[in-house]
Amino acid sequence: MGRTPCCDKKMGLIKGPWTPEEDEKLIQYINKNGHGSWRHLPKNAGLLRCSKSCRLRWTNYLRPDIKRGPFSPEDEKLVIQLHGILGNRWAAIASQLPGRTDNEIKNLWNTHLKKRLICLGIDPQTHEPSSTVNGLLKRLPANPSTRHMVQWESARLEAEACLSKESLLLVPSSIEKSNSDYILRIWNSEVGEAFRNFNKNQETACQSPVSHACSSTKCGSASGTITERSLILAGPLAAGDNQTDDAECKSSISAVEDVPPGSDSASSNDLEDSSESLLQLLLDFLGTNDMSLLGNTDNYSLYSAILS
DNA sequence: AAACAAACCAACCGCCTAAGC
DNA sequence: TGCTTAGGCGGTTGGTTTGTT
Repeated sequence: MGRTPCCDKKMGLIKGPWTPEEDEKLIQYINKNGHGSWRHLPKNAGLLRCSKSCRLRWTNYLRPDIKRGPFSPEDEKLVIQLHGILGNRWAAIASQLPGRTDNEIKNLWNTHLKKRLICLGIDPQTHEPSSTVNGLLKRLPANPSTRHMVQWESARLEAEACLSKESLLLVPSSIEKSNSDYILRIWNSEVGEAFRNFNKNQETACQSPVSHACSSTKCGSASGTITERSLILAGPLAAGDNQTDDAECKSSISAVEDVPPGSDSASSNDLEDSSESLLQLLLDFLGTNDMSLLGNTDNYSLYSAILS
C-alpha cells in the first residue's frame, strides 16, 4: 500500500538547496511559534517547501544547538564504538553526541570511518575482521574472535534493550518486568552460556569464581579481535588528524601487523577474557538505569580495558 | 590554466511506526 | 479493529568543493 507522500504532489513547491531568505523565514517562524505541526508550518511560515524539507532543514542545519565543524578524535572514536554496538542506527548514535545530527554522523561514517575500518581489514557493517587488507591475507583470529563477536552481538542486544527501556522507565510498573526480561535475554544467550561455563571453569581453576582479580587482563595482546582492532583504529585518530586517510590506513595497518608473534597465545585465556567482559557487562547492566551506559564508554569494561 | 577525479555533505526519497479517529 | 496520516529514520543521490595530473 505505502504511505501517501506528504506533499510531493503539490505544485509549486521548491526543491533543492535552501536560500538564506528561506532559512531566515524558517528560523523566525520557529523562534516565534515553535514548529508545532510540521505539516502546517510551511504555509504558516510562508515557505514553498514540503513539511519534511522544513523539518529536515531545521533539525539538520538551523537548530541553534547544532555543533558545526569537524569531529574531534574523541567523537570519531565514540562513533566507531557506538556503531559497533548499535549498527547503522544513526539517530541513536547521534543522541550520544550532543549537537551532532544523525545525518552528519551518517556522512562521517560513510566518507571517513567506514574506509578506515576497511583499510584495517574490518568489515564496517559487522565489525568483524575480514580476510584481506589491501589484497594481503591478514591473520585472522580463531575462536577468540568468535567469542568476541558473540559478545558484541550481546552488547548490541543490550544496547537495544536499553533504548527500549528508556521509554519504559516512564511506566513504573513495567520497570521490574523489563529489567528481568533483559537480563534473562542476555542470560539465555550464548554469552550467558559462556558466562555460566566460565563460572564452572573458574570454580575448579580458581578460588574465587567471579572475581575480577582472578582473571588476567590481556588488553595489550592484540590478537585481531574487533575490540582490540577498534583500539588500533582509535590510535591514529586520537593522535591528531593531519594524516591523510591513506597514511592513517598504512600506519594503522602496520600497527596491526606489528603484533608480536606470541600474542596469539592469548587464546588460552580467551574464555577468561571474554567472560570477564561479559561479567562486567552483566554487572554494569544491573547497575545501569539509563543511557549513560552508552554515553560513558568507561562503563564498558571492554572499552576501559582497551583504552587503558 | 584546464580537465578530470575524488571527497564531501545537504537534501531527497521511501519505508516504518505510532497516534488519532 | 482497521485505516489514515504525521513524524521519524536510514539509504541514496547529486551538486559543490577540493585535490591531482
